[in-house]
Amino acid sequence: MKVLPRSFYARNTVNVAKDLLGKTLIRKIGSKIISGTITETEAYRYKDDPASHAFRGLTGRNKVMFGEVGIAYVYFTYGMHYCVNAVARSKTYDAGAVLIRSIKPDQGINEMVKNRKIDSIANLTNGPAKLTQAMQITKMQYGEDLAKLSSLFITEGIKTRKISSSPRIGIKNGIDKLWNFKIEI
DNA sequence: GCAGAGATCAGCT
DNA sequence: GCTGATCTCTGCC
Repeated sequence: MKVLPRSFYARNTVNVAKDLLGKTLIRKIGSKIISGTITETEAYRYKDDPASHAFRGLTGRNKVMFGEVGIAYVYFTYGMHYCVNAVARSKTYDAGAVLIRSIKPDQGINEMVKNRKIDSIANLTNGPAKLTQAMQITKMQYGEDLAKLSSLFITEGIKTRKISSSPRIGIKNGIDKLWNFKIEI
């Protein structure tokens, strides 16, 4: 499997969100490998997107959204959950990222069950904070390079068939934009 | 099967 | 202080 090059992320955030579907997210912990196929994403842009963390400008938390593309933006929310994004934008924007909302477990399922402390495979990684817990993604992975063989990266995956788009989940502003994308596997 | 509370951090209207 | 790109547990129908 080839790691997706940085140029993949240097395009319109919305297109990158669509194209990340079916790709493989890989977490390396020592010699252990945990991986899954990306099945749901959301695009978050900049000044044209009131739902984006970057909308109100740069803060300590979101600063990687303004930095190099292909980098992991991990943020802590609701006092107990981590969510993971891939920084992606075209040249016309100063910030942008793609939230990974859901994956289909592939390698290391036993490890994920242990991390999540549940036995239901269906609920293992079907939510943004669930998959970070299953893959042990924390602020340690903040700023990790997804375009290199690192502790967290993304490779080519399966071919996608039909992509469906909907309003994004859990936001109040920007619900007119259909920037939530998913596929059936 | 579904509604509501609780957990408790970073960044504000 | 309050609100949120969330999840889990509880209690009720």
